[in-house]
Amino acid sequence: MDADLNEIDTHEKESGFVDGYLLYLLASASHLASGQFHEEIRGAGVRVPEWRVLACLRDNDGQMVTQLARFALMEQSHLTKTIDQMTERGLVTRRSDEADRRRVRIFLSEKGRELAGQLVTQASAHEERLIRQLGMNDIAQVKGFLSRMIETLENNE
Amino acid sequence: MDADLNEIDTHEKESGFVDGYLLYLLASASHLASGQFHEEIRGAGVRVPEWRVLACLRDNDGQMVTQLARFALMEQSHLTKTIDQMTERGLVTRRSDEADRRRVRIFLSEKGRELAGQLVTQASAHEERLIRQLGMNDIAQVKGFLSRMIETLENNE
DNA sequence: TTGTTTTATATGATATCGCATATTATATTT
DNA sequence: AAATATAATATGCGATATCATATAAAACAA
Repeated sequence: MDADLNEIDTHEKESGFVDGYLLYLLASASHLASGQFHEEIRGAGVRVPEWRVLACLRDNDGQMVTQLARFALMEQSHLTKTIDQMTERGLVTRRSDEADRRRVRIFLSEKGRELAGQLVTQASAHEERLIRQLGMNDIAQVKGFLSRMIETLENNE
Repeated sequence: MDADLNEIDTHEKESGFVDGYLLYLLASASHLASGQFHEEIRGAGVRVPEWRVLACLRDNDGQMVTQLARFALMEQSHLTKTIDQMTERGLVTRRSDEADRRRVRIFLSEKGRELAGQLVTQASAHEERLIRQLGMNDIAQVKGFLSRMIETLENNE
């Protein structure tokens, strides 16, 4: 077991719970990998929630707030505030839905669309580097697993 | 493409960027899956960062702050404050390292260890349910991928 | 030793986040 | 139609998270 207790401290690995725990592995992998890219976008003056909003809108413009919040992995009230800031910066615009005026739909401005495009390009490049760095060839398989997982969890709750 | 424009809105899927983007898949899967369990622990009056600290200490008691922060996926200054609260609640104790008195080592109290044990039991049960719900048999493979990914990212930066 | 640099943690100020609820609009019931 | 219920977004506030830096100890250099 405890190989070498003579060296003072730290880095045991042993039979921990967390390092075999699916949710921890997911959170940890996500945290570390995203961390890399998040530094990159901070460099472009964009915060994580903003990047998520931009990416989601680029895929699907004019989403309503609640829906967009789900996709961008944040709370509705927080998205509302993020949208306020992004509106001030001229990245998005609000437009209330004609058919149901409770709904507010969010659209990319020209400026926002350009920025989103740039960031997506950077993200793609980063993803490519990352996958190469990981030296993994079963990426498609993993992505498939994650997609199915997401789909299941979205529908079952 | 746009099957049926007669139905008012939403749920397009199409050729989005994000739903094939590794970092988004990871973040999303983590968010959704962890969300389930996080509700559970909130019910036990425990917050997410606290749960992480408890689990990490249970695996490896007496870690120093900086190290623990990395494992618990949070910032050092935030961990310091979390430790303050957990100390007040009698879940952990600080003890400064004899050999190097800059270092502060965090230990579970009896109460903390019990709580950690309970939560780990709950987490295991939840994980089992989750994996069954997902109907996945290649879990081991996915865990392997994630572990390798984490290891790579931890070492390469 | 003394001065300088590096490392580990804590602190204070600020921004973000999330909960509860207010507001406004639509649906439903009577 | 009026009353009630439900839905979508916004708002206020308290908690949390983060940044920059302070404090303190150790390592290193002179």
